[in-house]
Amino acid sequence: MPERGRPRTFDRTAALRRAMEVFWAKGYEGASISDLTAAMGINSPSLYAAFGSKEALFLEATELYTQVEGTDIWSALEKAPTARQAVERFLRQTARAYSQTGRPQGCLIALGALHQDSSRGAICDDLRRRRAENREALLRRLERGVAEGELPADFDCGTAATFYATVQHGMSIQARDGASRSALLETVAGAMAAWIAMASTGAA
Amino acid sequence: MPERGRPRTFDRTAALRRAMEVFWAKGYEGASISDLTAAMGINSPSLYAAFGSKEALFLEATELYTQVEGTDIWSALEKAPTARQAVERFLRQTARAYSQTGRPQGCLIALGALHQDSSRGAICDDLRRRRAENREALLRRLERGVAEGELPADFDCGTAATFYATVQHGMSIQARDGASRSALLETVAGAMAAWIAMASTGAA
DNA sequence: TGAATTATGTATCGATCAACACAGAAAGCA
DNA sequence: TGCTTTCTGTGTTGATCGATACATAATTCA
Repeated sequence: MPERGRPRTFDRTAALRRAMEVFWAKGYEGASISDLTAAMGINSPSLYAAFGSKEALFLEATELYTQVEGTDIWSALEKAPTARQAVERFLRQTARAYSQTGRPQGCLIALGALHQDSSRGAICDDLRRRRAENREALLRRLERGVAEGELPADFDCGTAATFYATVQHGMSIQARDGASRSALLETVAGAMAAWIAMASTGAA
Repeated sequence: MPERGRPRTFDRTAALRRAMEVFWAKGYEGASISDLTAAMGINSPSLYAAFGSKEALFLEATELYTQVEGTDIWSALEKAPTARQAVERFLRQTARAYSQTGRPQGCLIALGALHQDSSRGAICDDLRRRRAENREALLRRLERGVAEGELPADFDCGTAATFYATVQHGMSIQARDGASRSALLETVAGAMAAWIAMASTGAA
């Protein structure tokens, strides 16, 4: 199926990946069109022709981020044989991902646009929705643990899901502060220490 | 000691407090001079005459924030009779402070400037330093718990301090997402569940 | 080959950014 | 009463923001 008109001279997906990295490092409003076009290797008219607007580009970038960077973390959650291992691997993968060198530290979804503004309501809403989905995924895995008898029937899955999702968010700020992998794993150790008490008595 | 020249027609401290609230809600780069002067009820030359620059104003605002908003949280840490109660009250005060209505949600120190940039290195450094001080205060209180015999000698104060500081940071993002007080207290419950395991076996 | 279509590069749009020039106003000091 | 000092309001600065106009280049379709 050949395309009409002059073909694009850059790789759209590669350019999107570069844009994702800029947004990841600088946040939505901290990333200017100049920053983006410089990293993408194109001029601004090409950016607008290919992606529509800065906002639309950001939404595509977060989707790419979710697929590319989130896979390891969330597959760990699904594939682990027990809920406890699922949560632990989820957090350990997070620690690993947030402390990789040569890339921005912390999570684009968590840090990309925290300050709501009339001009970026859609951006904040999108990220909020994705953060809520993270908690939902945790919640589903915990409820599975209850259904399978691994966890007591009175285990408070909602509290635990909120807690572990919040810990992960905190790890993004910790990573932005330059925390080493071992420092992030300290947080993981603390969070997993909570598991014992939560699983044995029901939450808190 | 009377001042020379025309006296200021606005209350400098009150104006600073307004500026603090704007920075708190919008972050450093999200708060424009127009936003600030509108909230402070002054024109920009008065702002620059009284505070020097946007950056200097922000640094004063964070200092005011630390003194005004941080007092309850950190006095809870110092005054509680046991380390455990200290940490729990610290987190519960955090949940309370982060979910008060009629004010920005979450913490100015945690959320004010997460994306480093050449133009705001001093801002990021200042906030990072204050976040590090939070962890240090937690660490000192925990070490006191060990010294007083409340906690076992092999209790890993560093790990626990990192963990609880990170939980608090996560609560800022949770609060920004509109979490209710009870949702924040779920996170507190999870974090305190970790205490039992950490204090009984040494950290994780 | 020529018309239609799409992408690219240059150059720029109006808006807004942080910051300030300037003149007049309001105080203390002589 | 001047004189000095400091603050206030109007207006504006150059830079940068996100987003486009426009002409040209490169492709498909007829």
